[in-house]
Amino acid sequence: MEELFRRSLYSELDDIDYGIVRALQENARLPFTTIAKELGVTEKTVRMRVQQMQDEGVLSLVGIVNPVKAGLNVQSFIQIAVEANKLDDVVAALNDIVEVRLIVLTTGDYQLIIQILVRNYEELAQFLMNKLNKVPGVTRVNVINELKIIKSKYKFIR
Amino acid sequence: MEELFRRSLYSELDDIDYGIVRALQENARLPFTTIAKELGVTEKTVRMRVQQMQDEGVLSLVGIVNPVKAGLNVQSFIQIAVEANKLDDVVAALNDIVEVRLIVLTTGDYQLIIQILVRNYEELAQFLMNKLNKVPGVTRVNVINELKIIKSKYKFIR
DNA sequence: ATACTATAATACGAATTTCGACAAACATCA
DNA sequence: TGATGTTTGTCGAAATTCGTATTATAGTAT
Repeated sequence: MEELFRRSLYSELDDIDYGIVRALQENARLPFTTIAKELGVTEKTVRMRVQQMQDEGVLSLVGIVNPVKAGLNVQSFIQIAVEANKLDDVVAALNDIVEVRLIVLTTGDYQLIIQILVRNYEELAQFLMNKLNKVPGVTRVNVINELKIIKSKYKFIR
Repeated sequence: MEELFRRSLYSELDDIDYGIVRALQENARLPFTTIAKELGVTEKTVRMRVQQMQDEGVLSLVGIVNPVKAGLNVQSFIQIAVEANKLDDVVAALNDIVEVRLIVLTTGDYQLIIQILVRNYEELAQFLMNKLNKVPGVTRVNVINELKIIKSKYKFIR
């Protein structure tokens, strides 16, 4: 027994959930009372729904920093080819590396694509030489530097 | 005259900014009073810093939905090769497509990498055939499907 | 150094929001 | 129908936010 109780385990979000999500997508600090008024439910209901969605990993309310404004000037996608039977180990190793902000299993010539954030090219070089290339099972990497982020939106629901 | 006033235009974040950002990264709804107490400044100061950082695109406080939980089951990276003189037009066209959540100018064999979110493969096919392949200037695309997101963190600052 | 200007921080009370305990409504199922 | 578990609503106390006014700080010109 791991979880106490849950609604529908969020097999599907209902209209209220979508209303809440749509509102919070724009502004994570929007008062629950405002959202409640808009949706015609109580503040308590909104509060509980948000709590549940957060608990179940449906919704995250986070502050996101513009990496460049915080000195993380070099961002790269890195495609990684992995020995078939070492995938778990490689993933586990990547998970522990602080520079790595995204790990995705993909189709294509490489098994993984990751995204990293570092301060400068020196740090990128360090990452590649001292960290990534020392992970056993990595056979080939393809570094794609991000020259400019033209669009990045977190508003997934319309 | 476009902006009324601003501090240092955030050439650099100071300790208070970093303190605020570090706190809000974890929880975008953390009370400003709590952050203020922790940093030894007034709630008003925190409130003003947050407002400024938001105004200048340094910080966003957003709700992020788990796409899969919201029915967006197919996520892909797509690398796009573009005719040299058509880059602006292609970018402009991509910007208007709702499925596109990320557009990055990159080094490598392709000029752009984008990320898209759609409900299913039917929608992916529609996107590729009816939208992407009809953008003038696109010469070659490489679709990389995301099979599983293993790690995705928004906490950039440590 | 002094005055001037602009920006940032503080103090603080009113308005609003959050929170928690309890009760009511609702659904499911035996 | 009754029993159980879950969600929603009610409501008052506690905490937070917000706006105004005041003070502090920094930079600049005189």
